[in-house]
Amino acid sequence: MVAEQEKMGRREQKKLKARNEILDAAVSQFTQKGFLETSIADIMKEADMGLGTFYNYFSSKEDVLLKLLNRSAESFGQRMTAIMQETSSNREILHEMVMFTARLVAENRYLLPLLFTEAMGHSRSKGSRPEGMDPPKFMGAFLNIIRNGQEKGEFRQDVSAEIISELFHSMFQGAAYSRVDISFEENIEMKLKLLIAGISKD
Amino acid sequence: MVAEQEKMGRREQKKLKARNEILDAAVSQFTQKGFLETSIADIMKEADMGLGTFYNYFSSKEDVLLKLLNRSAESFGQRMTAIMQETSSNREILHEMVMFTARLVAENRYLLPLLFTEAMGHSRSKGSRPEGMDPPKFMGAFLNIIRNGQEKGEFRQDVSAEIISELFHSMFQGAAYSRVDISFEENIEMKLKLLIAGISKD
Amino acid sequence: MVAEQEKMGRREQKKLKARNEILDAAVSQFTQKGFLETSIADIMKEADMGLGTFYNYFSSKEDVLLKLLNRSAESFGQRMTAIMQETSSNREILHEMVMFTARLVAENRYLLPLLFTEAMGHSRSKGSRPEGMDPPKFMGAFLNIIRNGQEKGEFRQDVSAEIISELFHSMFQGAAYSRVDISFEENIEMKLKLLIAGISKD
Amino acid sequence: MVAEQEKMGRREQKKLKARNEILDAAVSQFTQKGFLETSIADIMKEADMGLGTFYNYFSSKEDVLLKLLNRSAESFGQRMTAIMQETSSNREILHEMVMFTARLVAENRYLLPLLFTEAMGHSRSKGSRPEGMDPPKFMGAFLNIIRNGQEKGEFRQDVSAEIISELFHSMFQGAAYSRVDISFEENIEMKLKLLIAGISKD
DNA sequence: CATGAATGAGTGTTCATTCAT
DNA sequence: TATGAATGAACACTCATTCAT
Repeated sequence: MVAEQEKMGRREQKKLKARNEILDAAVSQFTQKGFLETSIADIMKEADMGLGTFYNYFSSKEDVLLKLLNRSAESFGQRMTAIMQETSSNREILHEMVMFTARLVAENRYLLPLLFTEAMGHSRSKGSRPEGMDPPKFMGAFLNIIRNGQEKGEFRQDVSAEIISELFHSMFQGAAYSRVDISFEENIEMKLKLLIAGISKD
Repeated sequence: MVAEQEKMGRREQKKLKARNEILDAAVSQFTQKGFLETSIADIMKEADMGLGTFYNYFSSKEDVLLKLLNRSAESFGQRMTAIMQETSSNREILHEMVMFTARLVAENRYLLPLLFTEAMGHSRSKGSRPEGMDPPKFMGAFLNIIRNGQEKGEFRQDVSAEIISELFHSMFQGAAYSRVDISFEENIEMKLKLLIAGISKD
Repeated sequence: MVAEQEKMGRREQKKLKARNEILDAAVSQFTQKGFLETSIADIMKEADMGLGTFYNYFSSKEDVLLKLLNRSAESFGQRMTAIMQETSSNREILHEMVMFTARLVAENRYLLPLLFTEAMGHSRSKGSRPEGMDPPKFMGAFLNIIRNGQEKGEFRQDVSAEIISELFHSMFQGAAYSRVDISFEENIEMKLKLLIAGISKD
Repeated sequence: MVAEQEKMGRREQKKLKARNEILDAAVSQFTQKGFLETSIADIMKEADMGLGTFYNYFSSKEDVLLKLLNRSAESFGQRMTAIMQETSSNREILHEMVMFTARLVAENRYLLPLLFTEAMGHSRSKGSRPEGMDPPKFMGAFLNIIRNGQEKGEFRQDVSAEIISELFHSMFQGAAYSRVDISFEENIEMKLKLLIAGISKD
């Protein structure tokens, strides 16, 4: 019984390992060639596994992207929890989480399209949004921070939190495709300064 | 002679009509399905013309996009010239041109990818930039307005004009894919308020 | 009446002129890019005439090639007549006509495929041989020279004239695609020496 | 383990079988319609397999031709090695290898264009020479035989071996498209007689 | 007779997805 | 579960040919 269980455990572990290897390979390929230019065959070649194996773990390339986003979202959530215990200034929280996201995105630029899900390629995918995923974590988190800040009077209230939140997202998007020759983080940092100035109560 | 000329004129006119029908069909399809998801066959089916006809007028799908962009750029340039004669306040010019662009983009949402040229498909296009087009009018124009504003002390100078300009572009991008249920123009208007506040000298 | 006739003559002349302009353009294009790589549009662009006009004079690209061959065949025939009055040695005649052909082909390399008609591209052409043309002049001429030479005992008779003639044609073909770095004429001259030695009575 | 191996063997075998079926279909189509006139779709229809399957085995139509050529080149090389142990007379070697090639080509007429590589389609192929193949075996082999014969005084030396070698190739080319109603081998045999006479020391 | 816009069958090639092993 | 060969729809693009003007 125990042996059986252990065996199952081993299997599960092995399965998980394979899954992660595919995810890593995907990251590597997406980073090198971009999402659209990466074929599933590319990923599995990098992962050094059979092509068909892919479908034992994921249902499509979009699905992979989603799972990668979840990975990051988890990390994001942890930082969020931590920071909220350190300070109650929404301005500070916002600053920290934006910069945290900047570092996250800098290393996983390919997942940017998912922050704005509509911007995705999803050419051959039938449904417009793969099942099994609530709307982006990031968007929601920023939205909450801003709402809280507005309620506490830290941020101006004449513009809806949704709109402001969108603007923060745009900032990431734009920085990702920047032509200005500075690092992604620096780019975000400067824009963040402007935005925070813009939304602060005068 | 006159008859000849008229005849020629008829042909030319018909050709121009066909060209415009294709452009319109492209706009319609791009708007419905996005640029990448639209095939040339789609366009020509919508235009109710033969597939091959496309190539009598355009050399590729990118070419169409470019021509559409030029169309808008021209209009943009005219407004720019006009507004600069009305006022010398860069803040006002910026406001007006952003809103003008907003209206332009609202009707031609598909051309947004071109504002950030890097967002394009990029993979199969041979040359990195299709011939016959100087660097983006819009980007450049906003950059100039902001620079002028900085020089005249209207805008803060601790963040480079390039970065600010990028942020304006991002704003458009984000608004185009907004989930907030207001019009594109309103969306832009609100964000513009924030940005202008953000870049203004305190 | 006379005026009418003259007018007709003018027309005919004009027509002939157009026809020749197309032929010349074809020569130019075939020479530059080869037969298969040249499109009818290419030819008519070079000829600076409308695309449709082509079909008033020729029925297909193959047809043009054929007409060009006829042009050369005529020139060939004239030289043949001349040389036959100068000498009665078939060996000499053969030598002269081969070298004459060499010069002809050197300047019109594109028509080589027609010497071996089967080698042609004729991809989309329905019938395998366009109407209105007897089998190649050149082949026939060489055949006759060799036959005569065999009858007069100048050439060996244990190999049929057809076979020998074919070998001469092959020689041209091969020389046209030679990798040896000498002129087409020199190439032919050397091979001719070998062939004549080979077919001479010992 | 053994079972595993056998299983792998089965797969490999099946793959090899498929590969050969495609090659055979290609031979059949090339023979029927020529290389240029055969489309990949034609080949796969004849092979009764899906179109895409082609690209699991070959990268292009040229690639197929190349593989077919390699097949023959291998066979050619073996005969060459054998004959060189039987005799040291270059005249005999030349005769034997020409006749061997004749038999080879008779059964694979489509590969003739490759003997003169320049005769190929050439237009759309990216690199000028597909990778994975040293310069033509046949051409090189004949060249060597002739060179050796010249050095040993068997063949005349006033014409370069390259030129002579070219003439042999032309002979094949010509025989392939012969109109004379004898077999390919007989055709070659007769021409060979002439050529050998032509290149022999008097 | 001249024109050139319109046409659509045809081409090579890619790739997500399936399925027998 | 892992595999990778098989698949065919989809794509961008070419070009000989037609036909209304």
